[in-house]
Amino acid sequence: MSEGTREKLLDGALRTVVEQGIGKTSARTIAAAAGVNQALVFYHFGSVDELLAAACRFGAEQRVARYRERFASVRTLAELLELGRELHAQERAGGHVAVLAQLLAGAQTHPRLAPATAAGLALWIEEIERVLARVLEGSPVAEFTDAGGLARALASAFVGLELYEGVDPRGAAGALDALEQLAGLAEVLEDLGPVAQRAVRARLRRGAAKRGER
Amino acid sequence: MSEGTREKLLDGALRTVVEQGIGKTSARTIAAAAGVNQALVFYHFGSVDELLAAACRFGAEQRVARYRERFASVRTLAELLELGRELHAQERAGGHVAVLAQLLAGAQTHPRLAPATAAGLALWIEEIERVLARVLEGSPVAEFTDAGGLARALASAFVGLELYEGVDPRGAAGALDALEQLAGLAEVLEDLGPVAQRAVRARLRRGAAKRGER
DNA sequence: CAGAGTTTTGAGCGAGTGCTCAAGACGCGG
DNA sequence: CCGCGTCTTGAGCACTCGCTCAAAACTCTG
Repeated sequence: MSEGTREKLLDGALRTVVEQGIGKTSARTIAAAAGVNQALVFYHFGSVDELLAAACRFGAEQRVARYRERFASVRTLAELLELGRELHAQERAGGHVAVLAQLLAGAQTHPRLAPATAAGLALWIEEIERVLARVLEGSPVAEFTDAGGLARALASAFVGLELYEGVDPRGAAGALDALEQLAGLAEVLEDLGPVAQRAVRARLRRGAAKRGER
Repeated sequence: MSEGTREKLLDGALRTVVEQGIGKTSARTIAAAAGVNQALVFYHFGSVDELLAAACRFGAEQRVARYRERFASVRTLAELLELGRELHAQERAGGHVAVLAQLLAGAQTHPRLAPATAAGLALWIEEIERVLARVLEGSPVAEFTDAGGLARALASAFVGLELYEGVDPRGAAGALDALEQLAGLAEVLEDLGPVAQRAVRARLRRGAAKRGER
């Protein structure tokens, strides 16, 4: 039953990364968390890096699937950020978001991790982009910003916040508050009167043109 | 001339972190970059961690001082983001922003780094907050969002982007574009007519009240 | 039950880590 | 010139790392 050991290792890898950080994640610590011999890491995955890459994919698919319905029910930007805050709180203790932050950090040093990390992050980004496209439909925001870019910005901002919380927990909370407040801005634009709407669009067009010149 | 060696080590530490990543940063690699013996790390700083902490403070003060005038000349949100993009581009090759991203990543694993990293980051946050307060003066945004929290959010988002670029360079560029476009939104609110302004403020007040209930 | 194939094990290699230490090099007042 | 205190050095200790390997332990087929 090779499946059993492989999955134990994948799970052990994710748990180790979250609980001990990427720095203390090694074949031996992963194997200990999985309750198997460390040589099995190399027998089943070839190297620690490949195990981590596989675990990243495994964890990302698992988590995104788990939260898919939640994402589908989001109707406003503020709700999206609130879902983000919930993810942040719930998953902090042993979640995939924290794993991604760790892997993203580790990938800077260990370039072999980069592709798998990017792929795992991309799953989240895709989900966010879908929500953004739906949420911003009809809003002036959608006409002048790229949903894909915005999704990437949101995702990386979230990862940054996750890491920031690691060094200054109180500051991170205030940052999330501010983002939520800011999200209210975009909503404001949606239910302004027609006159104000026209003014907003005209102003945005001017801004876009100015940026286009460069 | 003890100053000479100490500064060589501080500089070597920063260079090593940026060039090799926090993972390959050790007493020996730092000493090699500084061109001195590795034992001097422990003679002058007691431990590698304390050297890194000192280097973080050193680098942050140096860089913030260097960019202070640039920050002072920023007049709009879009200009602030543009300055961010410039920092991002210029400093990527050997800059302190990249150092902060590395240290922030390392601090998750190595808690001893956390205080110094937070302190270094705080210098940037302070600068951003000052700019925000000035830029948003009189705007409806300022009334309903906390400048400190927003500054923290911007700073961590920036760090997140920096890390994201490490695994997906093309995606990060689009994310910055989107943020810049989004910044245009806030500016729009500033030069709307008085009627639209009143509508915006009323809508924001409602949102703030709703959030207050929770 | 025998044998083949797969999976698991513990020991071990070379390299790199943080850190210590005795010994030397250096400058400088007496 | 000596002696003293600061600074620097290379060797070395105990440890962890990724990874390998031969042997043992399983599982399944004939």
